Amino acid sequence: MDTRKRTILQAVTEDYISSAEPVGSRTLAKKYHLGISPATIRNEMADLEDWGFLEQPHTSSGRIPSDKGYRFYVDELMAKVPVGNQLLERIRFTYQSRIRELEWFIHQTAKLVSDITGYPSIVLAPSWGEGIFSSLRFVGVDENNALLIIRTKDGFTQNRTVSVPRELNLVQLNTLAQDFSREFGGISMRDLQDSILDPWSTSLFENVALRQMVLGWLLSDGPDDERMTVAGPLTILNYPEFNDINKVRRVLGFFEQDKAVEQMIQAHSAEGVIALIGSEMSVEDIQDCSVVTASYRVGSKVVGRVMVVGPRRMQYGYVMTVLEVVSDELSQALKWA
Amino acid sequence: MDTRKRTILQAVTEDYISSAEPVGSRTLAKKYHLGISPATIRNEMADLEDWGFLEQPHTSSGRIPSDKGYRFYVDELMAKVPVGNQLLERIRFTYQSRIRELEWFIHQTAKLVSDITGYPSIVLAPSWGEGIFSSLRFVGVDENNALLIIRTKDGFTQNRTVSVPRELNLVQLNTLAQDFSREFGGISMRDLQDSILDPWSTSLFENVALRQMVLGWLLSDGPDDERMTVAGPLTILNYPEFNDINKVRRVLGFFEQDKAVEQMIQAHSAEGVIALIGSEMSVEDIQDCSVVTASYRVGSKVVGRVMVVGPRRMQYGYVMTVLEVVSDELSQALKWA
DNA sequence: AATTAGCACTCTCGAACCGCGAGTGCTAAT
DNA sequence: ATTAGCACTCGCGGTTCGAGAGTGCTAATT
Repeated sequence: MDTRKRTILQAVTEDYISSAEPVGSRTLAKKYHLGISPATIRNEMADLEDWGFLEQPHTSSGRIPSDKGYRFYVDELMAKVPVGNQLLERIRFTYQSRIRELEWFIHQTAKLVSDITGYPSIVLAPSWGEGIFSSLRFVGVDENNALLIIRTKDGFTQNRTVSVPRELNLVQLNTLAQDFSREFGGISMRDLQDSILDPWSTSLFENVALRQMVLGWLLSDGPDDERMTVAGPLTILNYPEFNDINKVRRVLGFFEQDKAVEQMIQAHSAEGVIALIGSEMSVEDIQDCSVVTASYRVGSKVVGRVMVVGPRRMQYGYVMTVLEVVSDELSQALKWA
Repeated sequence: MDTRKRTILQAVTEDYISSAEPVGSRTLAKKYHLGISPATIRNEMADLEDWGFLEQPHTSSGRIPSDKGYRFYVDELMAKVPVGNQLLERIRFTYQSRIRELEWFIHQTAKLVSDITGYPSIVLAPSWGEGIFSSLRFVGVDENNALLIIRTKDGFTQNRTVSVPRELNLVQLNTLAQDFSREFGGISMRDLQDSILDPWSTSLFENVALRQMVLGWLLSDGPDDERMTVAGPLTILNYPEFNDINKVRRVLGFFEQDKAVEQMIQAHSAEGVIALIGSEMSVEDIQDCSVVTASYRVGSKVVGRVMVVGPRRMQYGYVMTVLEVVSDELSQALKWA
């Protein structure tokens, strides 16, 4: 692929990204003063189409990039747009908060990203199930209820209000909790259920009813509920390719299916910022979309991802640098854990 | 309005509700064997139109009910559909949970209602700001963070993780919390800020920095955040009147604007189950919709509402009885508070 | 040999047109 | 008071048509 073809492919891609209209040879020659005539451009474009980088929506319309074209653009042609100072300020400011709750960070990040990119954004929180159980603790709230505080090795906590039978007093409960923490500390939350149920594992629960109760408390609500936040889903409606009600249904439906999102993201879990273009994704509901995702860390461990979903003609350069910065800042902010 | 007109209005309304197509005189005579000819029906319908109960989308199409027509239908004609035993079982079962968290109930209720009605549903939780402050308490989590437990008179709690400067130890903090609870107990959460800031109110906070910090903890996150849950927003796409992308945008946009929803609901806050039809609502974004809402209680006090949003041709009878049952059961389940 | 001008051709899109069918309102008969 | 009959209206789907944008090919030009 020679320089001229690269230039043309780049021009077509960028023009289509900003206009959403198929690009013709004349427009290209005029707008991007390439120093060659429309006829030459036509020939080059015909080649690019033969090679699979461009497509024609129908005979004798302009060209648009194929998925392969976008891929080449992202990998080789695209100029990364640096994040401006003002924006950088804003991002940093967002994380200057007194609140130290994971959920808060997740929500804020999703909102922030959707807001500054103009696309829907999803943030995946660390999987609770993969966390390593560390300790357990009860705090009395009133005669019937107690607050159960579960803690993982990473320093994350979950609080749950549970109703406690009157015949159990708090001191007993917390003694139990200490034994429990000693016994099961180091096991992942996901495996906790099996360990508790295994009759050989421990004599802690001679009282079967009690075992049931604790198990109920620990697993209630499903461990991976609330793992995901979507912000700005409706921004997708601003893009003309989603004027079709059925496409809208598919994409917005995807946002509601936590499992689908998780599955999609697990299939592409490389560290850092990556772009996924249309058919490169396995999930059918979003084949009209592209996705840019970035991993973030707690300590040195990758625990979650920030992602942006947009039309295939996404502003890749801008979105990718934004996500790079945001995921870095988020990782910084989560160092406390 | 004589019996025959009532019968006709009812038939038109019910036919339109189930078919979404304007109803003509011939169809009406055939389907509902009223014992009168299409011509007579036409005359009656012309009257009903003159009086404002029916409308014609365009000259010489069938009739559809106007807002006034729906109103009359709901108030006078509609047969309330009793909730079947199976459904009742399901509703009751939903609330048989060990989990005692308000938020959980709110979410479950929204999901449940949307699921059994097939329309989007919104649940408004009790306003935190209107709750009466009762007590405050700190529980240490690690060296840098503490869990702040705020409690209202109604028995609701909010937990927040806050970062505590190392120089404050927990014992000090909890002494402070006790003084604080004694001093400000009985004041609504909304007024708490002013009371703390009023320099005459108390000598508790001679340390200005500390006052700032506590204030920040108490008010962080905005007290009325997370007050609202939407379930099944996309079910609205199943109704043909929302084939238009702009209508979809307006309605789904409404769901995202917590303030708009709250404002709308505060304008119609009567106790019990009520229906609001199209133009009866002040909010412009949902004038293509109808809303059925029901209040629920904690103790004897109305604290929140369950609502269903659908097309104007909603299944009023069914939805209203469902909401009646659900809001009752929810109130029952919240008796613990 | 590469580039370009010229030209015939293709295809979409919007506007105009048309006939069908569903439904009405009015009049006259029952 | 009701109904049969009939002329009339209007939306909808299909067709036609011309304009416009863009192409591919060929022949001329550099």
